[in-house]
Amino acid sequence: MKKTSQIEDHVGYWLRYVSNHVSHAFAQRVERQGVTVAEWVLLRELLDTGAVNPSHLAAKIGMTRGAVSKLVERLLQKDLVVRSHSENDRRYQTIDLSPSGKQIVPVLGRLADENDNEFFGHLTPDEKTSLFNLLQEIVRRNGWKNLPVD
Amino acid sequence: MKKTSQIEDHVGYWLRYVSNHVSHAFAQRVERQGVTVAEWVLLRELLDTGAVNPSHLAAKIGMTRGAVSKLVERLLQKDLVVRSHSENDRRYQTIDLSPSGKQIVPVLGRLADENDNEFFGHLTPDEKTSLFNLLQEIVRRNGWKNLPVD
DNA sequence: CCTATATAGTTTCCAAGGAAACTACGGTTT
DNA sequence: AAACCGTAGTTTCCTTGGAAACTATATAGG
Repeated sequence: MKKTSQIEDHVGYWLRYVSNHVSHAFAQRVERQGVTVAEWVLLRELLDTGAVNPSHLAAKIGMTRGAVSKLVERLLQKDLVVRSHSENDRRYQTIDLSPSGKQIVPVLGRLADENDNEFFGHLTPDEKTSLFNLLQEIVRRNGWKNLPVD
Repeated sequence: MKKTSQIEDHVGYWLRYVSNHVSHAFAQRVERQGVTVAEWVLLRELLDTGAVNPSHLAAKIGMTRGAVSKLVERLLQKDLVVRSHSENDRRYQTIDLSPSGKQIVPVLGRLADENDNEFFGHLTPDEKTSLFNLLQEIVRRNGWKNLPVD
């Protein structure tokens, strides 16, 4: 009869612990810009893709369509994105950055850089690379997402 | 003028991504036992400490007192913990595992082991150790918690 | 002794996101 | 053409947890 393992014996525990703290710190940084972490992720995605459907966004950022629907609604309120409805097929719509959205993304990007640097800046390039690879390998193994081709 | 960095350039992004998925998978495992991830963390802590105050638990598991208050209420409903009120100082109370609580913790512990193994079992011992150290070093640097002495 | 202060725990209010039902629309089958 | 199916997006309901106000109690200071 083995002893019940400690919480701290699990990698998942530490991952969640650190991730929660780092995200929370980032949330506080972007809060001053009136934006949440999820909103930042969506806005950043739009910068790359340009106008896309909510469904695409949902798949890409790993949220349900329902959640994205609400997220988009909030961003519309804040005038950070704009919505276009398709003429031919009225089921479709696309979301894109508004002018204010385009302005704020680089600002948020710098905050993200700062945050990452605060918590991971002390890692050597090698350590950082290993960590990236290790995490991305887990994502790949589990088929959670189409990883960027880089 | 530097280009706005990619989301995927940030360690924090991958950490959160993997952590969310791993926690979600674990949530599904323990769901069959009628328990949530936060409940597991609290129950596991009680196994080590025995009867303690909610405040201690809050500090230890990194939640607010309010959240722990509600968590404890749920666990009382499920008969997994018991509450004792202090005689001398009526502000205090302690929470401890109930008999059913004591029974379920090892079961949950095995589920946690399985989950960790599913996602991190492919890592070599060295990789795993580095990851542990790296994560714990971040916790230490930021003074988020009194790390176990091991 | 009585007031002020600190502390433990609870409660209220709120925001976020998942699940699943629902709406709307277009295409396919017969 | 009518019924059916699949897909996009929305909505409803629910759970969770934080923030901060609140309650009850104990201790310290005047």
